[in-house]
Amino acid sequence: MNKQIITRFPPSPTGYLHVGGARTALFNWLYARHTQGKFVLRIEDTDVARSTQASTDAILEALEWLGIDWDEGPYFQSQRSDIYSEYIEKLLSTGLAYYCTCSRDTLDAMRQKAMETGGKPKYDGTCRNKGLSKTDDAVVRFKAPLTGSTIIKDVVKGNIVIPNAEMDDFIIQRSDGVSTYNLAVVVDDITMAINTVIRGDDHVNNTPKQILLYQALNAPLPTFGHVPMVLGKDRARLSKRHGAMSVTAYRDMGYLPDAFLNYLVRLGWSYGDQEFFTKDELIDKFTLENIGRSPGIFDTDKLLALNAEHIRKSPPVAVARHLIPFLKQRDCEADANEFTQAVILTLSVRSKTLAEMADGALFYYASKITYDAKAAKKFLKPAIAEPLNLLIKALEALDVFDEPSLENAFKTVMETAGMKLGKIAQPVRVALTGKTVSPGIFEMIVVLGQDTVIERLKDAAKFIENRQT
RNA sequence: GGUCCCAUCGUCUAGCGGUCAGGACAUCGGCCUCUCACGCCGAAAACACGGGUUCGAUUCCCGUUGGGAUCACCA
Repeated sequence: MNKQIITRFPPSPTGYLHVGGARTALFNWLYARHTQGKFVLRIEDTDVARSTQASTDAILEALEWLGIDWDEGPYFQSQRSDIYSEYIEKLLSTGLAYYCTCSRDTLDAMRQKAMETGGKPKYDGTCRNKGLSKTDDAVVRFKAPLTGSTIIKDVVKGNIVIPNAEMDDFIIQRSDGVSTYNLAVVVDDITMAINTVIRGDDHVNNTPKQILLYQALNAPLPTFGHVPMVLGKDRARLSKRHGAMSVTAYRDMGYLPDAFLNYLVRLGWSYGDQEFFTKDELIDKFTLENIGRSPGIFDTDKLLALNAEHIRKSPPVAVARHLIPFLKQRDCEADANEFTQAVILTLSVRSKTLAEMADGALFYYASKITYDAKAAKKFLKPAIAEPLNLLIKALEALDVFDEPSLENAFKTVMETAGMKLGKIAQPVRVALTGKTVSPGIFEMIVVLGQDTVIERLKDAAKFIENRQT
């Protein structure tokens, strides 16, 4: 009988949720959902000095936007110190850990010297066998094996062998009594029954330390999977100078969460040739076996293209929900009603972001159209006045206001005026939207409705008249 | 510097000994067309290098080179 998969995402609240973190969160979440397991959220705030509530809030907000939900937590490491102490005590009593009273200065000097002589900057084990007892400024160190090697059975990278000589007696409890990262993580993962640990490549080097801790604590090892880093355009680790790092920045730029997720997962994971995935498809198809081993470069062009595709393929209701804030931001009060959905339908094929879509949607909601100066000059000319009046009459006469009847009306006007559609469409477009670029003329007219269209056409006619005199 | 990881078009990737090395984004042509898009058709574009193993290597092994990560009382 198979055990239920339990994964986790343990951000440290020292900043917003960034792209790389979002990806490991996503991998863990997808794997848990795919296997109908559990996904645990844990806030690693043992670094009291750098952890903030604001960061925690920002991270939760970002996860919520992405639609990554958790089954347990959030747990806070800062509230679990008793548990850590208990385990440290256990290690101390079995002789697998010891107190160390070496000062920071002597440690620094030691490292300095080691670097200069080309040696490894490791702790030299001064206090290892002194049998010291607790003092005010003592730290607790783990007694690591001096020889042999530790093997990480990594599901994405295969077996990784690290010589134990590479590791020193690392600190598991600071002099202020707070336990360090490696200890806290292991104790948490043991006590939370985490059996699958998927995390960034940058953790490979302390995984053997954690394995040693698991062994010392007599606990079963979880499955490890280290996913490669996300790099910037210059192949350096993604950082602020590569542009936006924060997940919510992408929300604010008008990306759909599902598009962002889709992009993120494809950066380091593949399913044959498939590029486009809905969230449900991802849950259905995500497995650890298909995670790639090489680091990937974050490519905003591809993200943008994928966003456009998601906008195109998502049902208008879903898009509406995310679009509304962008309209509000532009002083346009709109609801996710049928009208807005119809608006979205005309815009989705030509919008790469929600911001772009909002810009393009404003004319639908405007009470009065202001013409782009160049557009008006070029298209709202006296020569078009007559055809425009003919069109107004034709549209007023319509009982049914749908695309076929509109096309008929236009056709009649075109024949009477002896003009091609191209000649009349642009002036009408400017009259209705104020711009030269917009959705298709007929679909747009239908959405706008008979009254509004006629009103705007009459306004345009007036505009032309005034211009003549 | 030590240790560890990685290496297919510019980018994300498929490939799991025999393929005209496939797809997507971006780029460049063309078609469609009421603008802009979408869509469609086409072009250009890659196995880092050197040794092995093998009848045969993009694929397996070793080395070189290049890139990345990490070496804290940070996580």
